[in-house]
Amino acid sequence: MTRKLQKATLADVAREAGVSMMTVSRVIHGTGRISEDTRQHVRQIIEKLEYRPNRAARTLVTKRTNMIAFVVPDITNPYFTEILQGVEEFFWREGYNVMLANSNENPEREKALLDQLESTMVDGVIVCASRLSDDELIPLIEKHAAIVTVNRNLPHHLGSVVTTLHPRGYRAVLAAKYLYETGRRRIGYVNLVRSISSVNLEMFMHELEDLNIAVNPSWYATCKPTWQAGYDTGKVLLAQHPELDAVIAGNDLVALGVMRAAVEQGLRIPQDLAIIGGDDILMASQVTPPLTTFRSDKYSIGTMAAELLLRRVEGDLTYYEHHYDDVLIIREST
Amino acid sequence: MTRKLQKATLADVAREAGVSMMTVSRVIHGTGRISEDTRQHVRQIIEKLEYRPNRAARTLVTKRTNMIAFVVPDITNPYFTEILQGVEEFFWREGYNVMLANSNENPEREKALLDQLESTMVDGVIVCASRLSDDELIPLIEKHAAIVTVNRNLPHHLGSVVTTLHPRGYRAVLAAKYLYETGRRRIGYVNLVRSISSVNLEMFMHELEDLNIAVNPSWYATCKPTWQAGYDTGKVLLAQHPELDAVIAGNDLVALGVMRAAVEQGLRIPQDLAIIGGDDILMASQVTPPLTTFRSDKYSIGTMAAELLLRRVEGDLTYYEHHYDDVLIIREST
DNA sequence: TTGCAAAAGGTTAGCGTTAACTCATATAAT
DNA sequence: ATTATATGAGTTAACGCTAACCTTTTGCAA
Repeated sequence: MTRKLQKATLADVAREAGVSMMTVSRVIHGTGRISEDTRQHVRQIIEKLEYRPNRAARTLVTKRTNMIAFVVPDITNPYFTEILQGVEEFFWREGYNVMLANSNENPEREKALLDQLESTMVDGVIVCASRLSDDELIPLIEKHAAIVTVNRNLPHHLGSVVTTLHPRGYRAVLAAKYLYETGRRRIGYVNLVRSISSVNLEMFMHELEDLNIAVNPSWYATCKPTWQAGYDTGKVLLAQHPELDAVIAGNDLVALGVMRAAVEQGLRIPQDLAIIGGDDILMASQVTPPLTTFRSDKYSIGTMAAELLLRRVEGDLTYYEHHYDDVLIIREST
Repeated sequence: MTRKLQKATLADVAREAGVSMMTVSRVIHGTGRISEDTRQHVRQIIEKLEYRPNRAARTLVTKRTNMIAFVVPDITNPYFTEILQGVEEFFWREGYNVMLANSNENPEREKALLDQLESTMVDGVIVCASRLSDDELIPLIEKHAAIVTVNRNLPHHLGSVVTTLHPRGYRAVLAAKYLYETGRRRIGYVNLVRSISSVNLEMFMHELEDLNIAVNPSWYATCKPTWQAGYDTGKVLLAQHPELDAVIAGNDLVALGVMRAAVEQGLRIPQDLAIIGGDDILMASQVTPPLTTFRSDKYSIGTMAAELLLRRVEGDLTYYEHHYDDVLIIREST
């Protein structure tokens, strides 16, 4: 059994089958008028030669790659992975492949990625939790034919959007409200770094004042959305502010890092410190005590984003907006 | 500011710059002899027209896509994600993009994926923890120019390999030995489904007999490598065999599922039941009690696999083998 | 018998690049 | 002054496929 070095081309199949290339092409696509006999015969030759269409050639003429890109800040974050799974599943069924573009929480890299992707490589892009400011992001995506963003608003003509039901950043306010109702009075907040984090924080303080909840800027910190960052930030925050009786974190990974830091400092959870996370990753329900957090059906977020992208890829440039429900799931960490 | 509908091509740049297409091509690749003046001028025009090379056209003539595929059974499993991160990082630096092929633990889908990938789409493929038997896998990868497998042996001429230092399946024996030494006498084993799982199990029993450790086939189960499967399997196994005083799981996700099931049945860990996992995912160290497991530096596994693949992509078809160290990390679950 | 349409398939051209070759000019060596 | 050589380009022909148009054959109503 020798290894096939040269792949068969359409021309090879056509020659072997004694028909024109177009006939073979038509058989492959199931288009045009072909007699049943010819069809069968061509199919046999395709099998025999193990012909596989050359994607690049096809792309060159059709301008379609059947590939979409998923741009994400951190592929090890389970939140994004589950979304990705939804996206992958959806597009697999539709005959598309998914290219992964991991910016590794690095805005410069995200830019480079988005810029590269322009090279006729993908039919569309899903941008997940972009770390870029509008001023940076917009010029980069203007050139793409089809865009959908997750957790990020966009000028309507640029692409469709999947976001939370609650306005971005408002979840922390809900969390604070709940904590206040359960008797907590000094509430810390570990926000996630992103372009709009300062806006987030201001709104947070403003709303808390309206609710008559104690506000103290030094109780609030900002960190990267990783477990390690949450742990480091929690350590400092809790050491400097032993008066805190609750902490809200931007996402679960950070919340769990803070929880670890708290435990190491001898705090009992929830007796001494209540903790709330943000996206209900698997780990949140598995730690002791289980983490109170906001529900998010990540797989659905993925399929919704994929569906919206497919519409744009197929030429429907209407703006659509999907919202996913993110209610508070109360567990034993509060 | 109107949106550019037509992308600029090499021909456009050439015309605008008043040179031939080859000159532009040479400037882009930094090859051939070009005067500094021309180079600068062409660069300016490229900027001005926002020219980006068309990948498909380039691929058609060079036969290189600058894209590699990462085939993985479950993208939500943190074990694979961290490997993927290593792969992505490495190839990003080398100017390659990574295509994600998620088989979702479905062998048929893995086959389809591998078959599809043949269409001149990728320069190489990393196959991670394949769920296919050798008979299925080998014909599928024979056609690819460059292959590297992770946790899977391969005929040497087909591709390079990254595996554990301990022969596959032998870890469970090590775990059993350790458990025996710490006083456990009735050791359960939840193996992972894969093509070689029965071989695994037989070896396990054989080795245990040699060590004079009690063997009982009904203490051993097999399940999918997910938390849920581990939980379900653990529930049944522990209910039917309350005599068990230890369980070894194929990976951490399963171990944590079993742990949950055990806790729900009122077992104290490690007093009533010791548990050992398999790949040291983040969650393993975060649950209570922290899970005893085998170390695996997943990021390095990724970069090693990537490095080996790059060699093959670049034409060095020597067989290389990388082993990663997987020592037992003893935590409080045992 | 003519006419005409549907069926079945062929021809031509071009998608945007690059490899391989060719050609003109300037400079250096004889 | 003449030949060699390097420099700085340009030309031509693919790469493998498909869109758009064109041709032939056959069946059948008028």
